[in-house]
Amino acid sequence: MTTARRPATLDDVARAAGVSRSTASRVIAGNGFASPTARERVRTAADELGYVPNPAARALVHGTGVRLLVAVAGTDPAVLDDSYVDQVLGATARVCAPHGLGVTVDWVPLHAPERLVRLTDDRGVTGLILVNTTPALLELVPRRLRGRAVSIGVGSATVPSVDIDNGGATEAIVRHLYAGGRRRIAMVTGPPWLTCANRSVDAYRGLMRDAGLPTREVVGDFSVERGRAAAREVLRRWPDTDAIVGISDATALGVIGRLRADGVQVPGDVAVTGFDDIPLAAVTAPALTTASHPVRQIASAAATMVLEHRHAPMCTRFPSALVRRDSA
Amino acid sequence: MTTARRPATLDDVARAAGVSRSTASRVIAGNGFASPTARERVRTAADELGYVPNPAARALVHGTGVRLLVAVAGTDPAVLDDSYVDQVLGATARVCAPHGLGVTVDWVPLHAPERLVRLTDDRGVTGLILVNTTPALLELVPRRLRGRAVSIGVGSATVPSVDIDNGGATEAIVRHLYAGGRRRIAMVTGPPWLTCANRSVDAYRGLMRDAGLPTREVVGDFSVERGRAAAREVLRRWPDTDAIVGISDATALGVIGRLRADGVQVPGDVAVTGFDDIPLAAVTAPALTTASHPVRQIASAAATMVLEHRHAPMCTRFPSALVRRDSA
DNA sequence: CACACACCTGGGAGCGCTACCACCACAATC
DNA sequence: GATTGTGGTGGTAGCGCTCCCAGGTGTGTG
Repeated sequence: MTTARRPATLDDVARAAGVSRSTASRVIAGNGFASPTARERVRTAADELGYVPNPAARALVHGTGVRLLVAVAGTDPAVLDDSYVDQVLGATARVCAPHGLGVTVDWVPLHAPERLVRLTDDRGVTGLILVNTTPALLELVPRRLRGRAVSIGVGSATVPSVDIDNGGATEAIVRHLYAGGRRRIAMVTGPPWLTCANRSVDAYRGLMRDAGLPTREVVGDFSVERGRAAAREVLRRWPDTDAIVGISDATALGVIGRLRADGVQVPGDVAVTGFDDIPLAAVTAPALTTASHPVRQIASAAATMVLEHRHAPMCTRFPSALVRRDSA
Repeated sequence: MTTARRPATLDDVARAAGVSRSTASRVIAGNGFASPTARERVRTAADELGYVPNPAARALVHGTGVRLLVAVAGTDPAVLDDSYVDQVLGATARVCAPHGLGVTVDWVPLHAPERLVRLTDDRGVTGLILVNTTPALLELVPRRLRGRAVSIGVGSATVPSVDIDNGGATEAIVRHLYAGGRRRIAMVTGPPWLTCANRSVDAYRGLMRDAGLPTREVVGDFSVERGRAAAREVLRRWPDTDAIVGISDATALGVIGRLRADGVQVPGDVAVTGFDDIPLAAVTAPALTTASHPVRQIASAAATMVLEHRHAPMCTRFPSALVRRDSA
């Protein structure tokens, strides 16, 4: 069976079934009329020949593309070397696989968002998933892809979004810290341009203001390294800090690493929280208190929305739960 | 410029440049004759119109596909929810992006490898990257894709492979443990069917035999959870164990988590090593002694080999270095 | 001046598929 | 018997592209 055959075309199937290509096409596509007899014969012929429609031909005639683009905004191409992006890509690819659609990733420079236009000019791109978006970027989504673009994180009037409630999740974390008696709470934030990370920062600020407490912020990114550096800076500027809210688990782990190296007890002296609930969060020492972040689910939902070409609702929020462990 | 235009076709470019479609095609493709004048005019016309070739049309006429398939073997579809697979996918997608090629992932059941044939019957698949392969699976790579298939891990006579020297890396780890005075060394292995994980196990066995020491093996997978369970089993069966070699960093972290929960000192009582050198390995407590595993580089190399359609050399090995930290 | 041999160009077929249209049977209606 | 369907069918155009081939222009040789 696995001979050096050339893959069967629709013509082959039609010939084998003794019908015209049109009829075969109708049966395979499942639309239009076809007698039960014809249907049956085409089906078996297709089965025997191991017929699989050529997606390129289909895409060509339909005028649709052949892959989804995952566009990641950031200051440099290194954003693509990121487990978050990897997860989004993985989940997207899984959703696309049964449809014979491929996936590509590319980077959109923060300082040159118009590159998105170049990327989407490609007729091969039939859908768009935006990651780490800024409002400016959303404006650049070409009309052709309206309704076939979904943003993970912040959305706009024309581009629907799917995410968790970052603000709410961060509030839960800060409240937990407060309930544990912490008052001098610092935060290691995300990159300032990242709208959805800012929702966390806003939540932190709001809660602190409501409690009449001053904020203590250090800018980070989502990396372990920045977490380490940020911890040092926090301690230098506010030595009496008793809690640090990390924008991600990696950040928190970096913070904890630094703190322990400096002989600071976690959570004894300083409580530390993460965000994401990565698998490792449960086995680190101390185990991380964090907020769950179902990245795969989010990305799957986004990809499904793109494929099904349905944009309502404009804003989908997945639940995020506070995961209490030992670090705070 | 970002009007509701229909993307430019080659005909549009040709018309704008005042040449025939054939000439325009030759200029764009960069093969065949074309006068400098024609070349220039087509180039500027294409630029102005923002012309991007339609990959579906190209694929159709070339008879090539439109995406790479990353096929992951495993006992269940959950293998796709794995950071290793995600990284392979991410790196592959990055390599493919400039070529207008998409990427798909799919799962090949260990108990039904023939599903690979179904997956590769799709004319859209123009290249294949195999992950977690078994020799049986490699036999099923269709002739059409010979020379366009690369295995990450173990290869065969017809399918080239790229990986690190698992055996050598594991030897370095075990030697390090031995040099540190450890003699009762246990190993948490990978799934037994996974050939490249077995290379590590073989290295461990070989070294232990040479040293006249008995082996202590517990079967794991690459997960944190199995690491925890395996640690408990090791301690139950061989309470005097003084070192545990994990098949992955996640495994090692699971082991350490369990050990600490039982009040066992790491590395005081039991030394633990990982494998992969994930970013977090440096900030865990204790920081993980492990072997580096440049997954992204490996996957990039594999993808490049597929795209360039060059199979020699049949076996590419990336270097892996022992990373000495605190856990062993 | 004929000839070869460059270099350059446009016409046209066709990749595999879908969608439109024309057509044919056969029934039901007037 | 002429009309209007209705379920079923095949012919064919064309999606955007590449490549082959026939037919140009020039320049250099016999």
